[in-house]
Amino acid sequence: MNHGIAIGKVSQASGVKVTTVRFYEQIGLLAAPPRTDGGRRTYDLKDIERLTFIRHSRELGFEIDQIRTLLELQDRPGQSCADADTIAKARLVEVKAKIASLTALQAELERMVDGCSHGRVESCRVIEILADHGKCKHHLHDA
Amino acid sequence: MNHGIAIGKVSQASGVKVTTVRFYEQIGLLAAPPRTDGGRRTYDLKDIERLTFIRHSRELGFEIDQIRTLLELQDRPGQSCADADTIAKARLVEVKAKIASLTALQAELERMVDGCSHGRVESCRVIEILADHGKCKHHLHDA
DNA sequence: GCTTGCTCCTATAGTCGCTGGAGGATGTAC
DNA sequence: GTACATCCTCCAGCGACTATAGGAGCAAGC
Repeated sequence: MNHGIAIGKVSQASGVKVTTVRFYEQIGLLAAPPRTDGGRRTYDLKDIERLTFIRHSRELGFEIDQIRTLLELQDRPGQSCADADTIAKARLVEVKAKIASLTALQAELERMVDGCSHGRVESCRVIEILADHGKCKHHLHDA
Repeated sequence: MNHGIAIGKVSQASGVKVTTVRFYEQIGLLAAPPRTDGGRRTYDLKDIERLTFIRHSRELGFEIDQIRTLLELQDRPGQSCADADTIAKARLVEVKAKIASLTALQAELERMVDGCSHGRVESCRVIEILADHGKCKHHLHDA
């Protein structure tokens, strides 16, 4: 019996799926852990922390490469946190833009749905708006 | 000289990239057009309309399969538009949920960025919040 | 007619961040 | 000892494109 946390426990504790933990190891986001005699991965508490960090970052919409940078920063606490700040700020700008875009989108979808008189397709506002971009007031970016 | 619109022109007119037009043909979203003697695709105005419809639908965040349904509906104008209405309503629900999620995200990112004193990583609010989910007030879903 | 240079063709592989399945080995509880 | 959960590797697939290689077509200028 080896003393180390099995991948399933780590998965449960961190909220990252087992397959995803292995995937993170594969892409070098998480160091390859030691193995049992039988070849099973054994983790420790640090790994759970790291995976929690990754999961939370992913939930905040950071890309893997950005998380890589953030993790490197975390490993070197004496360094300036300017990079972390820059990454977070850039993400904030993205999020604001996306909210604006989705709000415009919401308005257009509401217009479509409200205008639909539940009749035939030939007079359907939904189809009509999709077909004719001229009827669209808002300029939408990637939604 | 054949009379038909070249893929480049269709792309320009519809706002769909040339490679994407070919991709749509490949997945059966757009019918394969006739060709010139030299083997080049020749389109007509209907195709531009269809591609514009597709592009606009994609901008509104509809999935390819949903667009397939919407296009089929458009082709049979006598039919009830209930399906189109259902698809649009479902998308509206998704968009509203996403806006809510992103707004929570925005708040958390602002908290991170505002709290960062631009010092060392060891006292960086950004890193700290990412590391410790307990400091996160909001429960975030997919952002 | 010939060359320049743009547009177009096919086919295939890559992007991102996972997710799922096959087929088998290991560990544990009774 | 045996049933069962968990783990292993490898590889394929998702959605919606995007990019690259290596050509062929075609219009305009000289």
